[in-house]
Amino acid sequence: MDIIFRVYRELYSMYGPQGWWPLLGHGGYHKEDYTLPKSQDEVFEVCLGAILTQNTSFTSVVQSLENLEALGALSVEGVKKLPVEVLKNAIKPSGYFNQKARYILAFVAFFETLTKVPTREELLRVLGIGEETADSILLYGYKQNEFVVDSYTKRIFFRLGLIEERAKYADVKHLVQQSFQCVEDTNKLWIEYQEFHALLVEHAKRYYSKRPYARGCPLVKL
DNA sequence: TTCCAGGCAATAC
DNA sequence: GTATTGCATGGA
Repeated sequence: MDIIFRVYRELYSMYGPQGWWPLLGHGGYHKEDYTLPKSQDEVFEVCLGAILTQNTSFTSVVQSLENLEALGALSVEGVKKLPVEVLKNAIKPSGYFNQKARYILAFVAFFETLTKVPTREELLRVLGIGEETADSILLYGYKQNEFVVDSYTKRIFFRLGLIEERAKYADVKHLVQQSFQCVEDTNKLWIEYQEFHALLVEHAKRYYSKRPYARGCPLVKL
């Protein structure tokens, strides 16, 4: 069997379903409930979180989202009503608040124009949305079959000898997606991609956060 | 105190 | 095209 798919199966057996993307209104994670996000506001919350978590831990993002919720700004209309300084102050816990405020306002303007699921290309044209953020929005907000590659993914794959150290985003993404061609139901491939990405993050937090990386990592034996 | 966190845009070569 | 730099707070 494909080595990357074996890594997925191994991680799933180790940690089980992860229940990403966390949503405030559902107590955070929601294991094995793949119906979420349901409302447009919940989709919007995923998008906000995807922007706020750039190079930032999600625990900090939760603080920002809670601040926004308290301001009634966990929606497009809510964010638009906020003075920019109030918005910046609310998202301060997530860092880079000047940039991220601009990104959020740019995204709000884009989100308002949507009449369907956005394409990846459309998302990438929005200020502040790069490849990972675009794929996070598509995978977790819109249930599209787009695997998310992050720094943890690259770090683990590199340590396991599966990619080059400076492998490009698109190359890693395609490598994973090719490895998942064995999945029968391609209509629900996004569920596997959601779990795999979340599992990689969980695993990286345990074994790949402190140097030397991979110390005690049980995947090395694969 | 230092290091790191679920990146991105602008700029420099 | 690839490499570097600024962005900023909070927790370990």
